[in-house]
Amino acid sequence: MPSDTPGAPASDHPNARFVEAALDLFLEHGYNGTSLAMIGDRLGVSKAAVTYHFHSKDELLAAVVAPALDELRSLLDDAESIKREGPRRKQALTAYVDYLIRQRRVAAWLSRDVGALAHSAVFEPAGKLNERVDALLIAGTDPMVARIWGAAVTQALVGPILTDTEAPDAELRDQLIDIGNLLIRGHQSAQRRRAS
Amino acid sequence: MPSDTPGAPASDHPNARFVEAALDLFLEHGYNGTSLAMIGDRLGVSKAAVTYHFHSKDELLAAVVAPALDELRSLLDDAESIKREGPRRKQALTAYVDYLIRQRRVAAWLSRDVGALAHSAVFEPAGKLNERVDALLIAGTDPMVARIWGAAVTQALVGPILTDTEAPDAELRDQLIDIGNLLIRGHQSAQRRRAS
DNA sequence: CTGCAGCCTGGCCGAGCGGCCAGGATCAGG
DNA sequence: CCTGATCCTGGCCGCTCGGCCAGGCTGCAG
Repeated sequence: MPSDTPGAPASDHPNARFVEAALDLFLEHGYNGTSLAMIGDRLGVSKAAVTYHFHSKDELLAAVVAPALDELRSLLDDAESIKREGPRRKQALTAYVDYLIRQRRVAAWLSRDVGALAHSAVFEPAGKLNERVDALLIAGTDPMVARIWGAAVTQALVGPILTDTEAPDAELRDQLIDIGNLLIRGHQSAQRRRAS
Repeated sequence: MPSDTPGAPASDHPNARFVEAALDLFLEHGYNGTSLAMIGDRLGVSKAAVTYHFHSKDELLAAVVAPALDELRSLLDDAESIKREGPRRKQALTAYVDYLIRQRRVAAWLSRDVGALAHSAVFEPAGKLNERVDALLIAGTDPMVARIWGAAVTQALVGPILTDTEAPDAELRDQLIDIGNLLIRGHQSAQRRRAS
C-alpha cells in the first residue's frame, strides 16, 4: 500500500511531478483530452504508475486543483475580515492578482476548460469562490450590472496571465492591478450613471 | 447520398438542429466531453443520424463554428478598411460587441474549451482572428503591455456574455461598450505612463 | 540472508468512443 | 406500380479509455 495515503489531496512533495505533468497536459489538451497514459509518458513511466499514486483520474484532478483553491479560500477569508469597504476592496484586488500570478497555470486552465468544470464536484467550490471574488471586487446595488462587471473584471484579470507567459511577474502584476482598479472604478460610475 | 453535400460547412437550414444541439452540449460538457450519441439523444435520433449529416465529428465542429468565424472575419475586414484610427477603433469595438452578443453561445464556448481549440485546424483561424481584434482595439508601441491589455479587453468582453444569459441584449451591449472603451482608454494612459 | 515496504510494469477487463454499413421507411415523380 | 432520393436505424468494427491486478525490482531494517 502506498505511503502517504494517496487518497488524500496530495499536499506537495511526493507526487508533485505527477501533478505538474498533469497540469501541463490539462493546459494544452483539456482535462477530457488528456489520458492517464499521456501523463505517464511525459514522465517516462507507465499509465499504471499514475493510477498507483492517484486511485482515480478525479483524484488527480483534485490534487492539481486543491492547492490553488485552498490558497484562494484563505485569501478571501483574510480580505473579507476587513470592515471598511475601501481598504477591503484594495486588499482583495492586490491579493487576488498575486494569487493569479502565483497560480498562473492552474487559474488559466480552470477558466478555460469547460470539460473539467462540468466533470466533478471538485468545481462547485470553484464557483462559490468566484462569487466571493466578485462580491469583494464589485459591490453594487443593481445585480445585473454587478454581474456583468464582475464577470468582466475576473475575466480581464485571468485573461492575460496565460497569453503572456514570458512577461515578468512584477510587470504583469502592475498592469493587472491597473486593469482591476480601472474596471472597479468604471463599474462605480456606470452604476451612478444608471441610477440617475 | 445526402442532398446538400454534407461535407460542406453546412450553411444553415437543413442541419441546423444538429448544430444547435451540438452547441448546447459543447457549452455544457466541452467538445471532448460530448459524444455523437449524446447529440443524437437530445434530438431523439440515433448516433448514426448525426454521422449521416456530418461525416465526422470534426466536420460537425466546423459547422458549429464556421458561421461565427465568417461573421467575425467580415466584420474585421470592414473595420480594417477604415483609415483614421479613432473611428476605426470605435467601429471595431461596437461591431465586435454586436458580434459577441449575436453569437453569444459560440463565442462563450470557444473561449472556454481548450479541448476544442487544441483539437482541430479549424481553430488556427480563430487565433488569427483574435490577433486582428487585438490589433484593432489595442494599438500600442510596447508589445508586452499591448498584449496584456489586449487579452484583458477581449476576455472582459467575452466573460459577461455567458454568465448572464437573461440579461437583455441592449443592456448588455451598452455595458460591454462601456467596458471596452474604458479598457482602451486605460491602455492608452498606461502606455503614456510607461513612456515617461 | 530474510522480510517487507514502496514503486512500478505489462497485461487484462468492460465500457464508451468515432466511424461505417446494409437495409428499412417515407415520399415525390414518371 | 416502380424507382430513386432522402433520412434514419440497429448493429458491427477497431480503438482508446479508466481502472485493476499479479508480480518484479530496489533498498532499508532486522
